[in-house]
Amino acid sequence: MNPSGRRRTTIKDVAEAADVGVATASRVLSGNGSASAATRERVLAAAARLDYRPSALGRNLRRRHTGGIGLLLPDITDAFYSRLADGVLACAQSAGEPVMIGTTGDDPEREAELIGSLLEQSVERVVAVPCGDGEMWGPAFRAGLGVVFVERRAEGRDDVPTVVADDRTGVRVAVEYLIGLGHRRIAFLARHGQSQRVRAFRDALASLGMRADEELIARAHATRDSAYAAASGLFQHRPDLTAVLAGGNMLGEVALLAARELDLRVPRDVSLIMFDDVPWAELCSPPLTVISQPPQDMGYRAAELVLRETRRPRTVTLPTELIIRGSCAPRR
Amino acid sequence: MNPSGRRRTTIKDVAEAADVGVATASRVLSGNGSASAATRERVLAAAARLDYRPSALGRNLRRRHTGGIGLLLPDITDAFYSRLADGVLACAQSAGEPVMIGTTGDDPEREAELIGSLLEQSVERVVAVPCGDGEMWGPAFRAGLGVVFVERRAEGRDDVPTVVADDRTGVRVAVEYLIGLGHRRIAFLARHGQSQRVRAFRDALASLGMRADEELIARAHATRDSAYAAASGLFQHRPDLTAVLAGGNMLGEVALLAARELDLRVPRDVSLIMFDDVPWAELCSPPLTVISQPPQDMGYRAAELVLRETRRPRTVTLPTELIIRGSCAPRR
DNA sequence: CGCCGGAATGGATACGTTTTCATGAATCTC
DNA sequence: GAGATTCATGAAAACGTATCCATTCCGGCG
Repeated sequence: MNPSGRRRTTIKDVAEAADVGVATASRVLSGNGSASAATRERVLAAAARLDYRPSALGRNLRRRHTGGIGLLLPDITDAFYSRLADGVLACAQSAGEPVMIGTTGDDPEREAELIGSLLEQSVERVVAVPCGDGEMWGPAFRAGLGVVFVERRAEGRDDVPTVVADDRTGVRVAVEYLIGLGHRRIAFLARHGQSQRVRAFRDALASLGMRADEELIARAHATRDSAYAAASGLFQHRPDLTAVLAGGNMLGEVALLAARELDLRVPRDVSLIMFDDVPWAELCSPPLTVISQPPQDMGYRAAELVLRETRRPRTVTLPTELIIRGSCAPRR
Repeated sequence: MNPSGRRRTTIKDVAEAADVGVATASRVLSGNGSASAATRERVLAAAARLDYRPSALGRNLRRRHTGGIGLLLPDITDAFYSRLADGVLACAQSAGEPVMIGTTGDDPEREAELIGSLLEQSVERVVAVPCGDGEMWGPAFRAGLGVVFVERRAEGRDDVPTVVADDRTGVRVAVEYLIGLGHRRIAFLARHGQSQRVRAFRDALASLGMRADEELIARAHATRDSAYAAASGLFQHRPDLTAVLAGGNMLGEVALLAARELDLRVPRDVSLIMFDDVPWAELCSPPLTVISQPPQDMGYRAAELVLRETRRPRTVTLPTELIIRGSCAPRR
């Protein structure tokens, strides 16, 4: 009667009501093992009648692991990651699996804590955007955790299934586009953890016979403030730059903001390309030219991978696309 | 040796290593009960030496509920909800509590499923943006679940602690502002579940001696497509409207998009105010006048409330603010 | 007819923890 | 100094499930 005092109906109650042993009840309810049609009927009827819901607690303890999947992201506030999360959730929910989420803020320490928490919960499957060096993941692998990385790979963990966008090509196409417009001093505004993109940036320039100016490569932490400072510093220290490639939507946002603050006009004074096609990209002034990645697909595929437990496909690479709008102009 | 084959160290191992009973080990490790300084020392040393991590599985089963908190949102992709989630995560993580997340898409059926899933997991605390009528939550309350609603309340569940923004005042201030600019035919673009705001809209008009034109109130589902259709339909059916109040950032986005598509200029042809101060609001053209709500605070407070388990403060109302930028102009 | 194999079934156990309870020792009170 | 109270301690039970194993039953085959 007491709202919280009523014991929940257990499989034992069902077994009694159906006049069978708990073992039999368990077998028919969990679908394993054999049972005669008649008893199956009785058990199911009893379960329905008593409104029985199996307790994940007992099952988890027995199986010695929690179902569901863990999800580790740098920042749920970032449009890219929130859409990534949406993809993971779509897959997980259609499989009936719960999702435990945590945000690392790109801080290896927080990441380690969250991994510890997942281990404590005996979660057995994780999709994560890794931020630490591969070391943090040692305990996870030793514990037999199934993990899939997404968006980037952890240093020194090449054997882990990973879903990434082909940002290498994305960067190259963008750089070629800017070069084609006559730009020579192109800056790259990166977040920590985007070393892959920075490398691609250098390589793209190199393959066109140019050398990257290291001073034009700015790195920011995961926070908006840090990103703004990096963007603003870039514009102030190097007023000679004519184009900026922003490694993510938040970086593009602050670059636009900083440019405006310094009375630099886009694209007249400086051209801008940013990663991620966000809905507001075509609403802002000017409409932004972007390198689009498919975040929801990435999340969905990663979740699929981790649920299938198939170790086969080591790395899935999804295409990027340069969407040309109005934020780039020929160098004047 | 086998990576996944090593049994994890249990409290029993610790007890043996420290030469005490498991009960004593449990007491010192969980901090309950008393133990002599000497044994406490021994147990802690043994635990550290064996790298012992208590299994949440055993504890959960014993306690008959899972720790952590459940989080139910309509759409993690929406900037407002993702920031809300961020607030919840901030609070939960600082309390060391895991978070299980699910998205309802504002579909009562999905909501019911997710509630069921949470019950199956024996989660005991959930913060949710309710979308169904209060009925869906019956099983949850009967099971003794601690729930806090956020952003809106469920019909017929006034006794549930709730964290909301003072959108009533927000709407009133916005309407007064528009009226002050000379606008008379003001449309409201709402999502399902925003009946509170629609009501506030009617009331605000009424208190100024005007009657709301029901045809100017458009309702959309949670998807972007539905929202776009609603916005576009509004503009096409009622070309006489001169101002639009959008009930959320996604609605504002599609309103801007639809207006542009129909060659309506903002704010020359139509003024626009939208709920939620998103970072791109000042980047777009024109910079958007918005009613800002504090999503992260809302999430944080809700998480706090559900963790404290204090039933006292029934409803927390956080302030809204009208931030005037450039998307409203006097009626011509 | 007797034996064997497979299917159906239920008892018992284990998963890892917390908590209750009983026990014995030590300290306190008058 | 005797009784009462506190304290530290460990054995055992419980949480709800899945599975191992032994038992029973039945039909088929030699």
